[in-house]
Amino acid sequence: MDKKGTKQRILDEALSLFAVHGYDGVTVAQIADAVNIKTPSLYKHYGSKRDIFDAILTEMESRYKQQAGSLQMDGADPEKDTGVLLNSSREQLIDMGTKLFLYFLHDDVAQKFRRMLTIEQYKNPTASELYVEQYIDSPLLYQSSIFQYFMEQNIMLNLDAKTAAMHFYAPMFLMLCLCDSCPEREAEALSFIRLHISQFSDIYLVEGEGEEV
Amino acid sequence: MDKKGTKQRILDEALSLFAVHGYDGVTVAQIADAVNIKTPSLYKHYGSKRDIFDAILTEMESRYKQQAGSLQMDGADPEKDTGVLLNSSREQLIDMGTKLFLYFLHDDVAQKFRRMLTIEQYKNPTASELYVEQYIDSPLLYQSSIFQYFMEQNIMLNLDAKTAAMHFYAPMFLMLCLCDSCPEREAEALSFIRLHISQFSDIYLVEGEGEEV
DNA sequence: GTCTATAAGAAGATAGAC
DNA sequence: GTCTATCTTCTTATAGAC
Repeated sequence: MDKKGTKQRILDEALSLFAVHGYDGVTVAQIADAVNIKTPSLYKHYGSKRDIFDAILTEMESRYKQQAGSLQMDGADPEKDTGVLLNSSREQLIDMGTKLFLYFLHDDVAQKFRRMLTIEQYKNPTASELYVEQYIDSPLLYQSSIFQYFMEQNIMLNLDAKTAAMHFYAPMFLMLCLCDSCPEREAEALSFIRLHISQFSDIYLVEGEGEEV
Repeated sequence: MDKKGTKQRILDEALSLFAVHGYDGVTVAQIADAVNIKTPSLYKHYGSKRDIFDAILTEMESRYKQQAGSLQMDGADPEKDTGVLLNSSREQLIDMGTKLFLYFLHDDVAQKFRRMLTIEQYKNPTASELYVEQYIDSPLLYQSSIFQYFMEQNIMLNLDAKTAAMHFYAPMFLMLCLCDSCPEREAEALSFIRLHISQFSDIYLVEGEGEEV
């Protein structure tokens, strides 16, 4: 049951606490409590409270880079990702967007980390960098590459791809902020997301697009 | 120079500090320092640290409700506001959006308050309510009403108004989050906003719209 | 209303036994 | 690696002089 190792459990529980109360709002004793050890024991695993925070940043950053290539955006190889969508239509765009949104929303660790970065960004330059990269720049770059490709393939109207990416992603970001603040409004947010992607498709997709290529 | 009154200056300086470090990251002594008084003097004006925080919430909430009717969205009387835009065209939509964005971004107190709410929202129900209302629900409702009206007047394509509102507002919100985290990227954000509104107009505005009504 | 002095408790961190 | 005990400093808040 506790086979995860105390050192990792400290990071997990600390993240859970930081994600709500922020770094300054959490005491070392609270973290230790959550792990079911006493405060001094915790110092056998990490040299200081700040070390725990830094370890979370480091762990989450490498986790992000790992998964960037899979489900997620990294702006590295958009054409590979678009391949999956090549024989796609409006329905699949809706599916892609919804899945992206739900991943962002429901991955427990990802959500906690996003909340923590949200809280810490203004006082911590590293948190700010990670926040902007992971939740703004990368998604826009990724979507932009996909849409650029769609436009070249005449699947989408030939407009500015980065702006289209913003039109596609920004509403998801907004609804994500809503859900992070009001989890009870998730159903409502999801329904807006579906409406959004549907209307986005109506607007941006070339009529009669099909299975070309 | 200090004719603002110590009581108000305490609120101002406290907000400046809370907006970066959060409630738990600021000490009463830091607030007192910023006001150039000693800690015990501060307690002659407010009974506790929490009282200062609550006073900020109360003050900003009433300030918000005041100005809601003027430049800003409140969802109360959209038709009155749209009146200003009635003889408007694409250029004026760009102007309206840019001004809205710049107001949000450059009002010093508004920005600090937004940052503070961003930090405090996950642990403080009141902060969460204010955050969601002021930066998500109200803007969407307001824009939605305007666009509903535009659609009825055949100025805009007859699509879902609330989704259109999301397409219009969400990119502003996203760029606002970017600027709050990275103020040095403001010029970039503003240029995206202009591109966004321009492309939004291309998409949503009925061609040859004019001065009807 | 502002100050000096100080109380009372919390918080980060260490010592050393087991 | 975990514990009890403890140290030191920080933090909120109060007492009381001016």
